[in-house]
Amino acid sequence: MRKQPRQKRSREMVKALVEATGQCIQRHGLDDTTTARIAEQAGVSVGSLYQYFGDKDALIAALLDRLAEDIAAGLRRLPLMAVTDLGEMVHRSIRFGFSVLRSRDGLYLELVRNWHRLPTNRVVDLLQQHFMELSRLYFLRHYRDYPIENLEVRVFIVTNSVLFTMVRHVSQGDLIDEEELARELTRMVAGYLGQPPQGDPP
Amino acid sequence: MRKQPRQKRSREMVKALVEATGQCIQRHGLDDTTTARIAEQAGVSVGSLYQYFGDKDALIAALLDRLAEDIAAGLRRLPLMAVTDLGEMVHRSIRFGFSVLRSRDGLYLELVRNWHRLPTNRVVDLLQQHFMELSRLYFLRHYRDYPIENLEVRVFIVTNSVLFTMVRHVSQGDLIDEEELARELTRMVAGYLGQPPQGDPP
DNA sequence: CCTTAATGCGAATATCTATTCGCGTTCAAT
DNA sequence: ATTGAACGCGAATAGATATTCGCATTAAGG
Repeated sequence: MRKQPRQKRSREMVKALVEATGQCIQRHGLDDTTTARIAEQAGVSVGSLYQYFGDKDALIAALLDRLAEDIAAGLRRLPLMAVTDLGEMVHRSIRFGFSVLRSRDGLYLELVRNWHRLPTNRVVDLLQQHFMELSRLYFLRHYRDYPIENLEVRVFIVTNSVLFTMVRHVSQGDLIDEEELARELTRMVAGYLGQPPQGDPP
Repeated sequence: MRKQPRQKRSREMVKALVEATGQCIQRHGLDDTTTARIAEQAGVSVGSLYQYFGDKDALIAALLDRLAEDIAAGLRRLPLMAVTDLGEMVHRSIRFGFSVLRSRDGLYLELVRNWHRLPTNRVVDLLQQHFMELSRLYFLRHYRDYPIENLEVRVFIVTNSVLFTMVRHVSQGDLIDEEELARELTRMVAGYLGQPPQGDPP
């Protein structure tokens, strides 16, 4: 941030600008999100925008930071460790994922689509680490006999598989019933995560 | 295509332009692929470009058509139906996928990353239909007892999971060993596709 | 060879967009 | 109330890019 907003009105402007950035991306897509539109949507002038954000990217980065916090809060609110069934745990996570993707009128959808040209590392790491920790605890509790040593690879695979399959599905018309998709994704993921490390089951 | 190239030289120019488009996307990324650069790379002028392509998008569409043919040819060359083991079949498909993603110095990688703003439907349908047909035949042959009725959903899930997990992996530094990733992806996919439709195994 | 249509050219054009800057306004501390 | 700093503004700037168009060059048929 180029300058710290010292007065109340300017702090509100900063918040409005970040919010407006989200609105623009959601309504017009990332490509047609211009500084002019953002300023207009926020009800301020382009000049003011540059008072607190070094450039457009900084604004988008601020938006992503804010959304990352929202997601972190949402994840904390999910009481997944109380669940004892692996399938149930996965299914709830997937339903949470769908609800996030559908929220904010498709803002998240557009952001994930454009992940490769946005500073999404923080958000990605957040998800990765959350599910990593969750699985670690789960397997410590339920599979003490054969510890899963390649958990990181499994979590990487599972996270990306679910996320992008969901995005692809929501991006299309609903050619597939969402309930069924969630169920089948759960089957795949739970089946895979429940598999013993290398050869045959104990 | 705006006009049909009638003479030999102009037909070569059309080919060179499509090829140059691929080069530019691969070297500079889709965002920095300009008509000027494409023309320069092809060794012709911008004006000539518009003689045969209505606009930039038409040029990119032509590139995608050409690559779709290449992929179709590659798939036809894979003798997958000769394989009797599901895991082996999946593993070979995944290795083929990695080889395509790595070919042409990352051109495919950049195209898949930007799938949502490119006319990728033809290519996506191609892959989808190929693996759909492959699985249909495989399951007709091996699982005649419990036919899998939701094959389309499964193929959708599996195709997207593998494709985008691969893209995410190649986009990062190689934080994960590619051999291991291919092996684990295979485990997940083969395990899932081998599962009986709803409840318990027969 | 000569004509005519096809081909090729690239400077010029029309837009669009991020970013700046000088000026007027508002705030807050004294 | 005064004053200096913070704030807010939006026209102007600089740079980029897709697309066009009038003119030059080349090929092919007669």
